[in-house]
Amino acid sequence: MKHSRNSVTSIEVAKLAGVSQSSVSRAFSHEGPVSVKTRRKVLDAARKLGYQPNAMARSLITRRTSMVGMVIANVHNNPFYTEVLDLLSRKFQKLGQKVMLFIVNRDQNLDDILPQLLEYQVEGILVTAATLSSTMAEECERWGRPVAMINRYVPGVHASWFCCANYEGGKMVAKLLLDANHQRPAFLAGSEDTTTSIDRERGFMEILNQEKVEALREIGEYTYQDAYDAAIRLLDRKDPPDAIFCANDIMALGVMDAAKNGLGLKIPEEVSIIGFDDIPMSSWSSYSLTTVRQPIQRMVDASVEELLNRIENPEREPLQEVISGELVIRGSARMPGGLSSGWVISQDR
Amino acid sequence: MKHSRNSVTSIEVAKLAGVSQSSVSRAFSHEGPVSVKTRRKVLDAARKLGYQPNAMARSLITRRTSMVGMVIANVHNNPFYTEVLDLLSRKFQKLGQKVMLFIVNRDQNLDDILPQLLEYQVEGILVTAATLSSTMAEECERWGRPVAMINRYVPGVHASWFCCANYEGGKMVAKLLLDANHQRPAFLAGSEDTTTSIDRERGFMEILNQEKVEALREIGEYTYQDAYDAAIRLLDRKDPPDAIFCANDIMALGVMDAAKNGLGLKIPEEVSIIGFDDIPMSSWSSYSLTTVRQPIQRMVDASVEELLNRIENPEREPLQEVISGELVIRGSARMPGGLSSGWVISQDR
DNA sequence: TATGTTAATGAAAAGGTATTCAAAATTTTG
DNA sequence: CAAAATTTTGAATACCTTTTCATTAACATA
Repeated sequence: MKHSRNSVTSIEVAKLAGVSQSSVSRAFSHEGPVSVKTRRKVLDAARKLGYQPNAMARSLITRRTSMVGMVIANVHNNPFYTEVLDLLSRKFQKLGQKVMLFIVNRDQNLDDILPQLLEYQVEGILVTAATLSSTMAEECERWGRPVAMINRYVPGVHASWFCCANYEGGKMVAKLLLDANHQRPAFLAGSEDTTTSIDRERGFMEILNQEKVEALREIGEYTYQDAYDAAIRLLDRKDPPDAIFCANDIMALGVMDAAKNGLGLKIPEEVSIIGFDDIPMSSWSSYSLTTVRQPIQRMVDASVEELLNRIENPEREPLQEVISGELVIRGSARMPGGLSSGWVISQDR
Repeated sequence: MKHSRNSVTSIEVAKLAGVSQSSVSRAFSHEGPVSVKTRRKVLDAARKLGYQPNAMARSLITRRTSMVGMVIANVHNNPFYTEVLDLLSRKFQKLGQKVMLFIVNRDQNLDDILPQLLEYQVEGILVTAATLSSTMAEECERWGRPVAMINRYVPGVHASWFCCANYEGGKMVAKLLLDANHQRPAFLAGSEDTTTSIDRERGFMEILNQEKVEALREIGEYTYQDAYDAAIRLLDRKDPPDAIFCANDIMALGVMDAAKNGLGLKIPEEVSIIGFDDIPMSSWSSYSLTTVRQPIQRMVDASVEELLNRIENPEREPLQEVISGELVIRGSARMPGGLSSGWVISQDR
């Protein structure tokens, strides 16, 4: 129709309602001193004109935007981060925050994203599955924009983070495998430069080393296909592993398909497979994957609350927390003989 | 040095650079008439102070925000829409648009979301897998905020949309099943109120009715678990179907698991299963699902380009397009005897 | 009724930028 | 070298709110 854009302003509403522009503002801000009569007049006029306060103008004067930046990687190839994204977004919404979203590649440099976020005056930044350089993080914090990360941390940087107990998770898996008498475990890494993969492997190897057990190793780059290929390489050796611990579930599913359908191996009789995350598909009957469940809801809740908290209280010191996951025993790994040597078998959700 | 919030303004930069505020503005807007000398002075000063133009203030005067609203549902339980979200977000980014994200439930009323989007002056709205009421859509369009939808349409409403050829897809599937001599097909619906499920079913039934073939019917609400349960109900009858066409892939996977692992049926010998979407998991060796691939990249490209186009040219009439999908033949459905009666077998991506 | 208190109101300022317009500086032309 | 044409610059204004402050209306108290 017309190049109208949304040009109706509080002044026009004021004119129609027969009050001052200030009163319009007060009628819309939920706590202003305004009589019920004028409020009604204003709201009526506003509805008639289709008036909506302009958040840009408001933010200019209040210096608040109620916007947070969300930077997330890996969303297209890992259902775990899809769920994180979903929960984060909904939680922010529920708490009245608008979300400005940036989906990046895992290894993408965030140096060109951050200026945009700052330009748009987001009040805080939440980073998941992507890594913020320490200088960048410091930069944000110095400008009063708190940063919270999920499953990433930057040593010595002034920022909040919440990680699953990756190191301890790796240990749990190693103990389970050893208890069940596995002789020749393997670790399938994600991407070499992610702390999640590194920490899980570190815990895993620590226990194995204690028991003087050596482990094979491959890299799967966190994708189904790479994991599938790596599994073929591993299992096709003359001395194949009898257990494979994968840095995440999506790779574990690739490994299971390679073992079962690619090489005709029986799981868990011929090879045990364990993952990390507990994505929905892991509980599907075709897989029934034994895995370490990340405390996703608690990680999301904690990080969002912490971020908003620090936005309201800029002087507060950033919080960091390691939240423990739980082993979910399903059918893809051989169990210790006694059937339970103190292992907690978690229920499916 | 402690900066609290981002309080450095163009005036301070001007002061340090020894120029006027106007020159600072011009130095940052890429096309202003400004000498190289002053531009350098300004940029130097800006870097020293860590200056960043304030997008809120800018949008107030330019009446442009370079922000679009993105409303999406179903992202947590359907990998297809995860991919849509990912592609959309990246495409908008690449074209210099900021994305304000709202994740909603499929059946959620958007009446409380839209005011927020308008308040924040998004220049256009992209809706996927959620349904905008016709009055809401009209409202947006009337205020000069174009709306584009993916896989949704509202009859008679002034908005852009891009849908997969759902109706034709349903027909393709029915033809394939009949050609391969299936006698007793079934349709597993998604949610009753989504046009995608309705149109796919309509096409499917049209062909069956032509051939006087009756079909069983169940509802799976687009989730793996509901589909699993529905499949058990269907296949446990005295007169079970010999083929099940599911309104989307995630349900088809649930049906396959129910048939294979739940009831011990052979796929496709005892029952053929066909899906719709072609999500990554459908090509995994455990499933190898025959399905209709949605032209996701083209739908995303078209809708984003159309939206930005209409933002720049508000007088332009909204475009609507049905983009055809392609049958991807894998192993979950029995094939016609001749092995090819003109069927196009699409390659895996 | 007169006075003191509280609540409601409007005028005006401020927030940080882009843009217009006139003035100044620079370059080109005769 | 003077004049004209062009480019660059700065002052002022507008964008749309929220908020302060002084003023007025409403109400309660003595």
